[in-house]
Amino acid sequence: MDERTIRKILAEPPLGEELAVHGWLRTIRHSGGLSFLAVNDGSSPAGLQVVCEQSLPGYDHLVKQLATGCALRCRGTLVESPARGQDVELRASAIELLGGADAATYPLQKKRHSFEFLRTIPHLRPRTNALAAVARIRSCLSFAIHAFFRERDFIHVHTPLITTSDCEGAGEMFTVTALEPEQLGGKNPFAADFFGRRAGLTVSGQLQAEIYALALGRVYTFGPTFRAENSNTSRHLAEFWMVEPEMAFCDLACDMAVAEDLLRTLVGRVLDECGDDIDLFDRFIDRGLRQRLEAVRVTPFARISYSEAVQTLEGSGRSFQFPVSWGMDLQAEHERFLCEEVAGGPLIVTDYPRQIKPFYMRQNDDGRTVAAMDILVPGVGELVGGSQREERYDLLRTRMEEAGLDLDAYSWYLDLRRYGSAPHAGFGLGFERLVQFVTGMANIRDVIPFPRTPGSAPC
RNA sequence: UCCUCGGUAGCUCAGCUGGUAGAGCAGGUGGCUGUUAACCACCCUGUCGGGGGUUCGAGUCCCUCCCGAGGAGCCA
Repeated sequence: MDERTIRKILAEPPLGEELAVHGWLRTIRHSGGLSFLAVNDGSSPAGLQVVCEQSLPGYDHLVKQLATGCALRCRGTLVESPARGQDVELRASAIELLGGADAATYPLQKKRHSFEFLRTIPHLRPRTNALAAVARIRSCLSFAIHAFFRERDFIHVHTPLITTSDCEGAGEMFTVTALEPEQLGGKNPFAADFFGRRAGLTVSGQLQAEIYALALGRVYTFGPTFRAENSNTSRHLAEFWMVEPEMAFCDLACDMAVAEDLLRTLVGRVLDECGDDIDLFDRFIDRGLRQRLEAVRVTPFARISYSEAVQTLEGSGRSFQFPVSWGMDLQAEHERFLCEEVAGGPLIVTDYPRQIKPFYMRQNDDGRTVAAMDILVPGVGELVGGSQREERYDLLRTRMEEAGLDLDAYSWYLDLRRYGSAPHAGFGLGFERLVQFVTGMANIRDVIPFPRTPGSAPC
């Protein structure tokens, strides 16, 4: 692994040097006795042009075998390119075919494919420009998230994937069981199960993150979450990744400030580190993407309370499919109008009616709203949902009773308010929605390597 | 889960009021000493999603099932 990646070679071209490059052939063009290979090794959207002359050892035999998709080792000298289209190219002295790809059956072609088709070949689609760029941006964002929190003294906590406590209002859980299907009948089959009670895959790490926030101050968790909801949209997955900071001694204003800082920092990081990939999305997927991201980087987010939002919608003169009134949840059309037409960019909506929000959100002094906030972004909708948590024992207990929760099962959660309770707040950021926002990709199934949706988990 | 629109060649699609399927790209063969979605010539490609029905005759009309997409709900 001592060879330089193509990304490194293109960034600082070692002109005149002998190089060895590994990669996959994207296209091959013959012109008389010359062959031009576009070789890509995954390190950058740009590939390296490798030029083969007829004098190359084994040229006639070799060129017949080379086709889109084959794996190659190319040796040669890096030279300035005499033709337009690239600055440098590799003048080949030896080409070694490591793994062939039969052109007649290989599903990927030089031309563009629909994302819908690519979803049918999840084992091959990362070899396309767009899916490879998504993978690089995911990786960049993932590292940037850890860097952001680390720089601010947050502790990364690994919350459990298997859990026995549901986070109320967060959708349906996948059951985790060691029982055989035929053992699942009867009144309480899980008493004989691995954990002695019903367990499931986590729908959120929030409640466990709160435990650690009330011990370590600032924590975050970043991992997969699972929802067994039968939702079939371009913004939902059954398995998705979520970033969930939880901060003690932090109120709603602090919560919003951290979330906004995080988003704008991440966008800046991607612009700095994945500029070539962003250009690819800007050109082929979402025109104007780069400009929008540059604006997000430097412009503070607009803010509006739920009550102001309802007034704005009522006074807009628009006719909505769902009429607006105080107390109802904002519909997708309302969020889109507020975010895309009123704010023209990311928008934070705060202080929702308490009856439409979960039990753990902190009640405001007006008695009818809670200290909640959602961040809406154009094209994606809700990217972040967060709140200040109810730290007052009596108020929390009352709300849990109202919600019909089993207080025994959540006694540990109440204990956090009985011993050393402190104001605290947190939020959840949908990682795939962030990748959608940053890449302009229309469908969430194309911003995660292996999308899990109702009826679909192919490999 | 509901609503809407789709499923025709390897891919992207066309196919009219029913008459027996065709373009581009990909692939193959040949040509071209600087190509860039290369180009030029020729050639090949089909259980029209599955099943049932109407009809002399169905890609086209009807029923049904499966799959996909968009939107809604729910949410991140």
